Amino acid sequence: MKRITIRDVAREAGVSVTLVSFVMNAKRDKDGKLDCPVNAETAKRVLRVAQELGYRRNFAAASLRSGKSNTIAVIPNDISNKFFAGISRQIEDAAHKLGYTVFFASSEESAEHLSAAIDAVTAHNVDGIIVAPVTGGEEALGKAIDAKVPVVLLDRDVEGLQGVGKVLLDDEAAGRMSTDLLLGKGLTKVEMISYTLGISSLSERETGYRKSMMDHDLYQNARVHYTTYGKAEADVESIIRDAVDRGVEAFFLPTYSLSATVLSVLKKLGLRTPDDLAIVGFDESDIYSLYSTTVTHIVQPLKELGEKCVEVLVGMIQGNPPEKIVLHPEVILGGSTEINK
Amino acid sequence: MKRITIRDVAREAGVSVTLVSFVMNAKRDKDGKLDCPVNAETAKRVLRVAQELGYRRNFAAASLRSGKSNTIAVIPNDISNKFFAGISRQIEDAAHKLGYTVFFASSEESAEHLSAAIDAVTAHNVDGIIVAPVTGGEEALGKAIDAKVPVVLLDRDVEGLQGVGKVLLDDEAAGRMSTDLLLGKGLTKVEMISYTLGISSLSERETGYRKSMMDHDLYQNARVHYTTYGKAEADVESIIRDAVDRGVEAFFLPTYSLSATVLSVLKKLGLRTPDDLAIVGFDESDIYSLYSTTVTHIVQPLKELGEKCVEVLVGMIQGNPPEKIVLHPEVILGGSTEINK
DNA sequence: TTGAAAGCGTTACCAG
DNA sequence: CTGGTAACGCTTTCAA
Repeated sequence: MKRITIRDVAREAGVSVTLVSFVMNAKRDKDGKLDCPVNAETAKRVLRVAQELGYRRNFAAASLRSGKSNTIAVIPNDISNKFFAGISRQIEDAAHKLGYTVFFASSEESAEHLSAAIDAVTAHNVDGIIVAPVTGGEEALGKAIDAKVPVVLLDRDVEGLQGVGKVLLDDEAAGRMSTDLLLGKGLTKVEMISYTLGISSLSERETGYRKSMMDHDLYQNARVHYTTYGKAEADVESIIRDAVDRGVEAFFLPTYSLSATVLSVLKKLGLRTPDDLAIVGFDESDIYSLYSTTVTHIVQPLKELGEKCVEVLVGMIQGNPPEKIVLHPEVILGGSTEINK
Repeated sequence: MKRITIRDVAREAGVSVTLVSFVMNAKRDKDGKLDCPVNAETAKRVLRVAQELGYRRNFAAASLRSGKSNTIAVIPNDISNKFFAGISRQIEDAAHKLGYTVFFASSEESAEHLSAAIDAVTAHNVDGIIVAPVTGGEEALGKAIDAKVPVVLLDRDVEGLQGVGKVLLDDEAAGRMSTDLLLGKGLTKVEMISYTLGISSLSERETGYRKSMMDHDLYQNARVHYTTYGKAEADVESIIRDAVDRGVEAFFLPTYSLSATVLSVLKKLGLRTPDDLAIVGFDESDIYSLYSTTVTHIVQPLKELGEKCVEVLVGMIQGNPPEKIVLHPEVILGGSTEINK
């Protein structure tokens, strides 16, 4: 059974290939085919024949000829991360509505992987790329930009990178909101644990934390502990032990993995939240509602984030200048900050 | 800056396009280029020129001409599901090693989405598809099979579907192991909650449960409660309330989402595990270690599952007959089954 | 409203 | 080992 081509349809319908091409590309608007300068009757016949023959368009050919593929690539730093799993779906939905197919590839938090992924997707002629950059990924991004493939940065900014769209969370506000909440409860000794990842989102969340402390005249109490992805479990344990000894009252945890690690350590040490330590976590997870005390956390507007990404990217594909969009976080209250002082 | 083609490289290197094509497709084996019947010197020069000019292959053209795309599609039923997030990465790793790029699309647990996803990926000339089928997705799968695109079923079997590869968990063993474990602790009133999804994996886990009960001469106590994805929270609550009244001692939960729902209900009702109800959950999650009592659960061998999928699929692409592979689950012990009776 | 014909960048085939 | 040349299936002028 050989593949049905546009030619077979044309022959069978008694028209030229041009007509078939027109019909197949026509967008249905309201009810009839608008886009296409084809007699309605003819169009209908072509459509019927195509259907009967089981015609399916060969994208490779279309892409080769037109230079467009109607495909966009999404490169999250880690596809098994809950935040990206959620946003991927939003992106997919939004992209489909605009007639784009989505390609996923993971950079697994490494510049090398990101580079390989970008090579792969540009070779496949994607029309645009949505990427959550990793530390040291500037060069890889540069390749895409040089190749004139529109790029939108998601979640993490790369300072000074020109010509790319950006869809980010107002990370400073997230840090500020979290800290304000804790300080508003009358606490004064609030600290933070973060990663040494060199990523804009983390440093801005830290800025928010610091500014809030400053605004409350508590900057002398401000303290940020750093760890790395691999050593978090051990580091966090000693940080918490020490903090409790020093009378620290609360921690702001600017990522999901840090939040999970802290909860795990609290459990291991037999500490309770908020009595021993109040907590504000980040991103969504089942654990926030299932932990012995529910956990207050900051959530990102996944749907909006995903929609905006696609919107900005498609805009760029159509020749608009890159946009920068900043969205606002929301706080979900839980028991871990229920304090009466 | 126009795109560099194979022709530009050929001209610049003073050779024919054929030679360039050979060199670009040659696979490095050990150290030199084996595959390719080209003078080593010439090959080196071509490679250098290609590099200098910044040549990147146009996959659309290659795919059009050769009918192959070196691309495989993965269609999980839900990409934001932890099991699939994990396995996606394994698949990607394994596929890259064999020179394939991976495409993701989500069917979101709906036959319609699956159908659309299959249309999209076959139109993009993927060489093969790995799919976790949804209920009612047989027709959509049929389309791929008719189009002669190799298909591997992951996680869920579709009975009677011919000509597809299968990589599955020994679900009956999973059900049996869980139940054996509980009965081995001296419990006799063990029940199960499942979905009415009509999916092979669930019904086999149920079979395992039933057989175990039977083997222990406790079949009169066997009871399976059914709910649906959307109504789970409410249903589970009344199931548990009733069960506790009836003196049920344990539940086997054959999916992650049911496990999470049960934990949430236990928390809400102020019940404790294993004192009030022993629990065996499914798949991996942070919540199993963070819940007030750690939870015993069944895990699937993600790495093996992913590797086998790719292996079977690539085999089929190369013309081998479809294989069926069944892998074994493992049980991770937690506090939720620590019973002394 | 329709059709003929010219490529898009590769690979495959056949000769040297 | 090397090189010409014809496809692959489609979109896109251009002309009718």
